Amino acid sequence: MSHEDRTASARKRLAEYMAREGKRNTRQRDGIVNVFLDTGGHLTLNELLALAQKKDPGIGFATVYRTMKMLAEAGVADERKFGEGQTRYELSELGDEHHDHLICGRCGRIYEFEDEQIEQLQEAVAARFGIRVTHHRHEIYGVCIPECAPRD
Amino acid sequence: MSHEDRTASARKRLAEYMAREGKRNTRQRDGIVNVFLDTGGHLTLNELLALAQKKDPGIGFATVYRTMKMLAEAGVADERKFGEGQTRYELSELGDEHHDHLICGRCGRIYEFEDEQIEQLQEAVAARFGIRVTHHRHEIYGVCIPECAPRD
DNA sequence: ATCGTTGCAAAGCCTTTGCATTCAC
DNA sequence: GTGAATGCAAAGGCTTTGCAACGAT
Repeated sequence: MSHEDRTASARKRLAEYMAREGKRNTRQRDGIVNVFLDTGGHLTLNELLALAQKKDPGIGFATVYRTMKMLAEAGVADERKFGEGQTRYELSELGDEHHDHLICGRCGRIYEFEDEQIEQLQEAVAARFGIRVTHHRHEIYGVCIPECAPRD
Repeated sequence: MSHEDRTASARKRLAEYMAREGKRNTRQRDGIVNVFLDTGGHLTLNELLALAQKKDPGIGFATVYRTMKMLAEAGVADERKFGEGQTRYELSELGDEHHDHLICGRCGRIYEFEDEQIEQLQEAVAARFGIRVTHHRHEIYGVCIPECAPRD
């Protein structure tokens, strides 16, 4: 599924949610949603704020905060914590899509991966413990060899 | 490796570290270390504080904080963040040991698992992306079937 | 006109640190 | 006695919220 398809789908879902909940369209929300959908991934609130302010300097932190909470509530954004203490937001997974992350500790780049075999093995592990899986988090930390560790 | 072996090994490593670094033995440290080694796992600073204060009411939060930082520095404790905003401490993995976690969202129990196949698949994923792995985090969230979801 | 939204500033939480006092060696 | 350790309270980060002013419908 292309990025355009995903954002179109996200916009649709968001519009439905907002209509259903009586949420209003505002200049600030539009700006924040556009920034989020354009970049689409792994940004912190402050990063989103900085980008949104480039186009609309009047936007405040609390609005970004509340807008992203609304997107999460609408099922359009997912909150992720990678263990640096800040929450990052990424485009929500749709339907049965799912991915996990590879993170370069040197440059901070975040890559996404999917691995069906790992997913299945996880289920098997949980079954051994008698646990019904709701969700999981799998992050692989390392160093980008070509960019960040060319001569290590 | 039994829990007794692991704590004995941890005490030895800690003693060496403290001797090397000129750290002093105090009543408070002893109490905190004992609490940590006895329970051995996944406690927050406030939980450790509460347990330590049962035996020694004079202990303060900052001492627990600094003691656990020292244990981490000594390689005896690992800091883990499970995404609820608090840091938890567990007995450090020794040598090539490694485990990940299953977490019950209902009762909060934390189980440990090891799966060599998953480890290998992770390496393969990272190799596809050209990343040299330093460490990873793999948490499976769910519900304990026997205890927490007997009739769901 | 109504009620949701915004922006600021204040409050919460958890973590970290400065400092005077206390204690291990 | 000297320098490390303690405990308190204050300061830092990030997140969350109260509230008066504003704006969408």
